[in-house]
Amino acid sequence: MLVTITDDFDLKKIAASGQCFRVKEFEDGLFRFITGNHILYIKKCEEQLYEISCSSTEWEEIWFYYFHLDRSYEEVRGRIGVRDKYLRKASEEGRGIRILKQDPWEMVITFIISQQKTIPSIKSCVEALCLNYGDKITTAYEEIYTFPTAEQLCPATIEELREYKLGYRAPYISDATHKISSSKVDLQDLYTRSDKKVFETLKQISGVGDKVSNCICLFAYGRTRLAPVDTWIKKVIEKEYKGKNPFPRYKDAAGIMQQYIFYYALTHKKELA
DNA sequence: TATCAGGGCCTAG
DNA sequence: CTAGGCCCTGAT
Repeated sequence: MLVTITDDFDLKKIAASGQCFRVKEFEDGLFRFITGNHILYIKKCEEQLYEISCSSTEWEEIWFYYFHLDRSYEEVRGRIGVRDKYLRKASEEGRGIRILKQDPWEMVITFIISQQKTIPSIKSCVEALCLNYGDKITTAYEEIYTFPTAEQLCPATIEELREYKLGYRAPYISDATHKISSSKVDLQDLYTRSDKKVFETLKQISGVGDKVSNCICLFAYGRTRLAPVDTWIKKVIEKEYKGKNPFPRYKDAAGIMQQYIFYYALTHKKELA
């Protein structure tokens, strides 16, 4: 079926924005997204018109929120001050990026893996976990494995996890798996808690520090007041903002601004050297 | 071949 | 509070 999307929306940029590691691009601009056991194939037909593989109900109940379409990013871009030239440029190039509302459990594991890894390396680790512990689903286009649930990952020993190139993160993943499957850390409960509560609770998991916790808050719980500072953002803050973090002033749009800059930094690595 | 850094975190001092 | 160490990969 077809859906109309009038706000900023660019599948290629979303896929390359470094927040989702399982999106796949096929020929002819067809993209596949997966969250939990829901899979979406989506393709742009013409301006603001997209062909999607799911029902209108699934679109309205899941994917609409997944893509954060209940918020106007055009309005967000309009808030950028004229003096903030770097962000203006970044937001122009990054126009179309969305902050995805992904599964919290999946984000916990994924961003624990992300530390001290490159994006391609993160992707291959995540795929390895899916292939070995997830469920196989066959669609019209491919065979694909779901991200394993905490219960599916529980039996994996630390030694076993290390076989998937997880290195020193293996015990972190084990800790996260057990704390979450035993509800010592209740991910569901966090949906209704304050930003600070979510941020602090997630840090109870070993291997989750400020940066990883911020990423989970932003990419799973949609806490756009939070702007993760990673090595790239750090470089930009030093070089372009004289060491002063530019995000807090954007309040509930800080996380979106951060993502424009992250994307811009990634695609202009040379200029940061 | 050797070195370096990657969407950091933890521990020791 | 800061300095090192850490598993492993891909880039140079």
